[in-house]
Amino acid sequence: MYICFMYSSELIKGTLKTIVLNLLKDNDKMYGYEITQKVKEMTSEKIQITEGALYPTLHALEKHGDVITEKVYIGKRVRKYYRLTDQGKKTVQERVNELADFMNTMRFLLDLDTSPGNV
Amino acid sequence: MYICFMYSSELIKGTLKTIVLNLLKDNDKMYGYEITQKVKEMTSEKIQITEGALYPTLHALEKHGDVITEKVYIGKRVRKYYRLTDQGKKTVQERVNELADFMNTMRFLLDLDTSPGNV
DNA sequence: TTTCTACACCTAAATTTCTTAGGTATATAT
DNA sequence: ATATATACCTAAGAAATTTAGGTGTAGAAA
Repeated sequence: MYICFMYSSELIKGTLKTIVLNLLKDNDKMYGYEITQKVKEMTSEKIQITEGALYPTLHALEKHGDVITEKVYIGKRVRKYYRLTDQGKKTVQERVNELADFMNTMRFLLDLDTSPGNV
Repeated sequence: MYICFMYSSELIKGTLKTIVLNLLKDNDKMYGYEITQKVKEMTSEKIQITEGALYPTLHALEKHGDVITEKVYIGKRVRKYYRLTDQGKKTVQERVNELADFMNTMRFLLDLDTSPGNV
């Protein structure tokens, strides 16, 4: 069964940082707009990161030392690329592990283990 | 590998209503304090619902018509039992389905399908 | 008999996180 | 010309939760 609408926003709360960090783990460097498009594409538009949520999050990650930035000019247009620091790579692992563990706990709590592969 | 600390609070955000509703689906009637203890026990203390979060949530569910209440006196002490309404039963299904679908999407997004059973 | 812990309900201010709703500007297609 | 896509950003408000209380009963320990 395919569910083709966005998730209610409450669910996505708390996972944004993890999503962003994990994308950066797999893609070396990315810019903000690219991240929103990539997530939208990978999730069939079920998760759409708003820019109002993304940019403050990216700035917080930079402030925390998990990412560093690099500005690149495409003609006159600016792109700000984000890249994981060594510390950021540790943070990704911690966060992804925690989320994975949390989801296992939730699967148990909600008794969802009967059908794990219904994507 | 066992992880024996509480999840960072951000992760739990947005799942509280679903947890509560699902417990009521399986237990016919429960009171607030009982819910906090049951979740703590079932998750080996990894998820601890605070009362400051729980009671407002229960009141919201009642206001929405998903649960009805019943006061029971144990001696002079009051217990307020919560029970799903018919509408509440529908709400549970919707929310649990959505969360299950969301978790599948997250598993794909974070590439976690390699080890699904490491509880 | 005081005192500590568990039980059992509750609220309210502050915090965090996100949505909504803008603003600025370039590049390209219609 | 105008609309859409690209690309960055901020700030007010909303929503959910944390933190930090308050009230009181019941039972065990000291």
